[in-house]
Amino acid sequence: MTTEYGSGAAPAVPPRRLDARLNRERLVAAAREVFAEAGPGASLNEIARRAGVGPGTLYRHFPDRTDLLTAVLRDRIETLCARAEHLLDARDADDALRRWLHDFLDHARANQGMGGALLVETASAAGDPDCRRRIVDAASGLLDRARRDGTARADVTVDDLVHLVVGIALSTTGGERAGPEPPRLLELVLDAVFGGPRPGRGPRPGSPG
Amino acid sequence: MTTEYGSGAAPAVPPRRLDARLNRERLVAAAREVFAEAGPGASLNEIARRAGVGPGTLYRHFPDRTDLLTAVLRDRIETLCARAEHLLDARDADDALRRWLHDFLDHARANQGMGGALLVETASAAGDPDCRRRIVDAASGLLDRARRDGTARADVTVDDLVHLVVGIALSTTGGERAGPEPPRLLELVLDAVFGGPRPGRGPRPGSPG
DNA sequence: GGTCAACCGGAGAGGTTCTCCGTATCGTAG
DNA sequence: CTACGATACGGAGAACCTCTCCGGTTGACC
Repeated sequence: MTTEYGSGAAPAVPPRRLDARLNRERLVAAAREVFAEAGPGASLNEIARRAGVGPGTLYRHFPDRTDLLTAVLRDRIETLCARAEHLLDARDADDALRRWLHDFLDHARANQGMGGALLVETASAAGDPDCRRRIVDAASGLLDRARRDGTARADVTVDDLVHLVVGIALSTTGGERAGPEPPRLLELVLDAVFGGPRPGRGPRPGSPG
Repeated sequence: MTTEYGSGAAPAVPPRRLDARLNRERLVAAAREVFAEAGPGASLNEIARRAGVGPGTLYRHFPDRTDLLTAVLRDRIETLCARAEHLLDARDADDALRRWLHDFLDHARANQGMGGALLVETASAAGDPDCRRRIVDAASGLLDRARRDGTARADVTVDDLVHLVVGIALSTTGGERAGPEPPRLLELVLDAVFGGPRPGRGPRPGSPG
């Protein structure tokens, strides 16, 4: 599904050379490793070294750090959006939104919060606006339906939800100190979104899977 | 109130030299400026330069970046804790907690999120455990009272609240893209804490007091 | 096989964090 | 007032990072 270049229009650009494509893959693979080990602030030099290429090669393929980050997370984003579309057909609109937000939380926490960092930092111009766009579109569909067919409050926006989930991801990642379980915090937020906590049921995810 | 060294035990340590104390103050002042301009990731070299001291002097006084951060925020933390104690006497327990959490949110957002960064990153061993400790103590008092005399849910912990507020601060800071208003998000969370949204009342600080 | 554009790699500029140690200064004792 | 020792200063410098530039190499096509 990851079309390397535009699909519809005339490909005035010839396909990239084989070694270039190979190096790109090597870089993404190395980045996946290194980011997972050292977090989103990892040394790009180290990534280039581990990929077996020079720093120049890395920067030619990925001028910005966030470019590399999005490349690493692209699969995950695809999955997330696909799951959103799938959940649009679920019977329970509230539950669909709830489940997807849990998935999104997992995404935002992936690789020491780089998903969240990406979503927030590169939100506007830098990096890949397409990335945020897709997430927001996916969430919009689910939220709209939860408002219509479910019990979601009308005054809560997609932006609210995204920021809250990203916030949970950011504030619970990195610290070696064991904080609250992220899904627990999300459930707490969802209690507000869906009109408050059911009595006798704590902010506990009854396993959304 | 800021006792420079321990108060009770025998002061085996003589008071610091005058120039040392002076340089420390200069460094904190410079750090306040530079952090405000460039955020919590600002160059420590630049801070030393602006304070008119060498890098070595900076690192002797503040071995860790977070040490400098806590020193800069100490006043603010004092104020925050004092306000918590003051609010313990307020009539409306719920409102007291609500107000204080808004103050805390302001704190966490101060200086481009360095308050929040500090609270989360240095949460455990590094930096000043005393700092987090005081915040948590302050919040504990207010939350306990809101549970007893107010309507706060019993299953929400101080840690939950701290992480949620810090999360809001982190996810709404830095991006040049205008997101949701942080206080709005906090009100949304509070709706859950206080038993869900009243019908017809959005996530707005209607100030029930 | 030859040609050329595309691509690679690494040297290097300029930034950062943090350390080390000779030197200057403070505070005090004489 | 002076001399002395502990304390603190400051900047040189090592190690690292990001990012650029350009000579040399290599893949793709004729």
